Amino acid sequence: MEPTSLSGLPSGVGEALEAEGVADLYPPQAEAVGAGLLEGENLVAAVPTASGKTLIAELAMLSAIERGGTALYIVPLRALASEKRAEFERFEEFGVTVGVSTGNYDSDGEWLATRDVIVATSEKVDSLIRNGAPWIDDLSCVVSDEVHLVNDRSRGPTLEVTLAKLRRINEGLQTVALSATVGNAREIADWLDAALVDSDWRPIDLRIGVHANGTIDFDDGSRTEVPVGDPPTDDQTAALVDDALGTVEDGQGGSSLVFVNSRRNAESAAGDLAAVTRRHLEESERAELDALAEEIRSGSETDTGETLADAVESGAAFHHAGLTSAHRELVEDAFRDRLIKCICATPTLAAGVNTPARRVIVRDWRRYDGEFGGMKPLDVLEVHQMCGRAGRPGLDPYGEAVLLANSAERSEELFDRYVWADAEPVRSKLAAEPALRTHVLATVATGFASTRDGLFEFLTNTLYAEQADDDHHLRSVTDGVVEYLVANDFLERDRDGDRDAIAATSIGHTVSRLYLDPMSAAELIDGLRAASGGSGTDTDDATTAADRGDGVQYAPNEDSAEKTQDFVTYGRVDGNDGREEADSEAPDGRPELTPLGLYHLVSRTPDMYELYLKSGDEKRYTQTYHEREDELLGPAPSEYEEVRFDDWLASLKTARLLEDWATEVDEDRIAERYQVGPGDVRGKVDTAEWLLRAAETLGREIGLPDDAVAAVRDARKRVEYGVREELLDLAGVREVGRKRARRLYEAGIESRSDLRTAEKATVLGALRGRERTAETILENAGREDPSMDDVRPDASAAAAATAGTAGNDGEGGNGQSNLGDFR
DNA sequence: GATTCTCGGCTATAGACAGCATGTC
DNA sequence: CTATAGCCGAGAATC
Repeated sequence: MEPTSLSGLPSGVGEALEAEGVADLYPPQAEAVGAGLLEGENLVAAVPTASGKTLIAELAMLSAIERGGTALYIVPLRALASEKRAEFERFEEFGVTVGVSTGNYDSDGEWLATRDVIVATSEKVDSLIRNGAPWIDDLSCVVSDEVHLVNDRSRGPTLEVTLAKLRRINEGLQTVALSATVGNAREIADWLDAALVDSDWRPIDLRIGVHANGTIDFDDGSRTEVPVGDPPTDDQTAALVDDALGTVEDGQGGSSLVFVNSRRNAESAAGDLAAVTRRHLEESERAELDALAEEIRSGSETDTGETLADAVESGAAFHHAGLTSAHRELVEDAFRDRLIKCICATPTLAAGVNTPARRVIVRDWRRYDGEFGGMKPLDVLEVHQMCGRAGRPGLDPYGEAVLLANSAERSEELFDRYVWADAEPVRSKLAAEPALRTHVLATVATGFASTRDGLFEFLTNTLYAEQADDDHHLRSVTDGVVEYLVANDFLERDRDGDRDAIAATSIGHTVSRLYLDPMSAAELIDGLRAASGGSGTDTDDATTAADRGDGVQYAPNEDSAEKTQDFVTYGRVDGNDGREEADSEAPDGRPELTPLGLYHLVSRTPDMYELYLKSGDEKRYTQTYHEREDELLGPAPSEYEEVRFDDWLASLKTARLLEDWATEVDEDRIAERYQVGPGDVRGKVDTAEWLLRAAETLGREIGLPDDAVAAVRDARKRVEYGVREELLDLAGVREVGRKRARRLYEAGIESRSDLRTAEKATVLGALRGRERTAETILENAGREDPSMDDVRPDASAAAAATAGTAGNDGEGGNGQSNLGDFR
């Protein structure tokens, strides 16, 4: 089937596709068209990665637009949103406009309502529905990419519920779901009332094999000898990477992607493989790689950045979530440009943006899982996704994916477990409590249900209902969740005879719109109330606490993997305990609201990803806890309740990280002190900022005194800018961050108004003589005459600025570190 | 005597969405 | 917690 023969597309699109090289539709694409894709029919396409899924989506969206409609494309990751936007923008010449909406990025500030195609993450779509975005009920086509992720424990339910809501709001909505090949694609199609295209077809062949004893055995029966040699090719991975680079004759070498199971392994393997890739570099590449390494080093002066730069110089790299997003992008781009020959990655890369490789090596097939209690084999689906990254379109005749085995027996096991095996079926995880907590509240708050029965009726639109034999489990968990939400004043229930009405309270609406987990909101509200005991919300508080006292019990959850949530306190503990803090009360009788206290509060909500307690941390933070107990909000768990107390300490560790950031400790110091990557620091800071903003809104809503709300705002701003209190004003000026603010301050410029009146020489000196920067900053501060012409930097200001920022580690020096060298 | 090998003990363990209002060195 | 691999240092084996 030729693209030009398709009807229902904007004119010229068929020809344009042909010009791109789409001579014939791939078989699955043709099948999709046959199933009515261009006439608005629902479709589930379960096909391998890189076999033309995107074109299926594009055809559906373009035909919908041609009929005068608009389309929504749902992606699982923010990084994929921008990738898809770039792809779709090639249709702009046919008048198709594209917009992106994710948490950290909204398209051009233009109204999304005017766009023909909107790309968004599932959470963002959910949030847009909750906040009543005007265009959300005016869609004619929705595409859900990677729909098999409804299987994901934490984020799957959101996708599932969001699709159900979109389909309910939009009459006649065309639903197109793209999935990896899974065991039960039929079931997903039934759920979405869709035709099914289920195919293993690939445009580029993929051979999957296992390497053992110097030989790769492939699934098609072929064998390739890849002997393990002398250093640096003295282990399986190195030999395979070396082999891929050596055997491809296109002069560019075959790149490899190595999947490992931990960040540390990724980093150490990249270091080892650097010795291999180095041997295959050409002179010109070395120079480019040096430049790239330099760029990496300049981006973030951390250990991680340094290690990465070292590997990159030799043409290897690692990739994991501890990298800053800038570093990640540099690595991905250089790999696509074939400059970097080998990436060692954690599974971030398998699910992320498109990074095809000649050879994929799945080195580790087990990963530590705390809930499982040990090393758990990866899902078949996950391994298949990794393998699917093999084969670069237009470059490779076929892709190779190789699993590593250390013996013939292990090799056989891997063949059975992964090579011959079908992917697991996708199972809805909606009945898990944390998911229902959030979605029951949102469903009621957004008006999808106003009675208990209505709630269950809505839930029958989900995959869960499609899959469940009976809905008893879902009903009992839902009832428990409703009780929890009522006990925390997020929902109101009005039972009168046959009526069983449920409505969201005002605070419930707020929580839903803020996109908070209700449990986080409850934790925040309790913490804030504990710190402002005298406020007029006391009676309310007492009632709720009493309700809780009766014991809101949950039906035991059959899902054993719910474990992590089990020990989290449900709701609040008696509000009075929080006010019994002995010696920490402000003169008016309530505990002080310090930044640390607030950071700890947001860190212990389920919306904040936990930091591990490493060896020695337990001791360290128990001490910190005793020293600063007064600042923490609400009652601490007893030290004898080990699990909950450890959680409390882990939150305290996170809080200390945030406090360090807000007292201008350097990023690399923090990364080292808490043994996290620079990307993790940014992540924590971002999340804290978000939660503190939510806390501010909630605080106002529950009638917190103004000074308390102000304290929350200050703590939030200090995290946002990463500065001490005295720099808040300066850091609010555009182009002035934590570093520049401190330099200016040390040079005697302490506020925005100082910037307007200060000697220009002083400003310039503090900013290291950068005229353009200084001019921009003065302008942003509202100065009349920002020009720096003929101004000479003041040397003493420069000296003061440098003295104030040098070697800031938050504590005094590091005199200890040399003792070990003594011997 | 210096280098390599081996073994036992210790340690650490993947990922990343959202709000809101504009901008790092 | 139902585990395991990497790393490090100490002592043994080897040159």
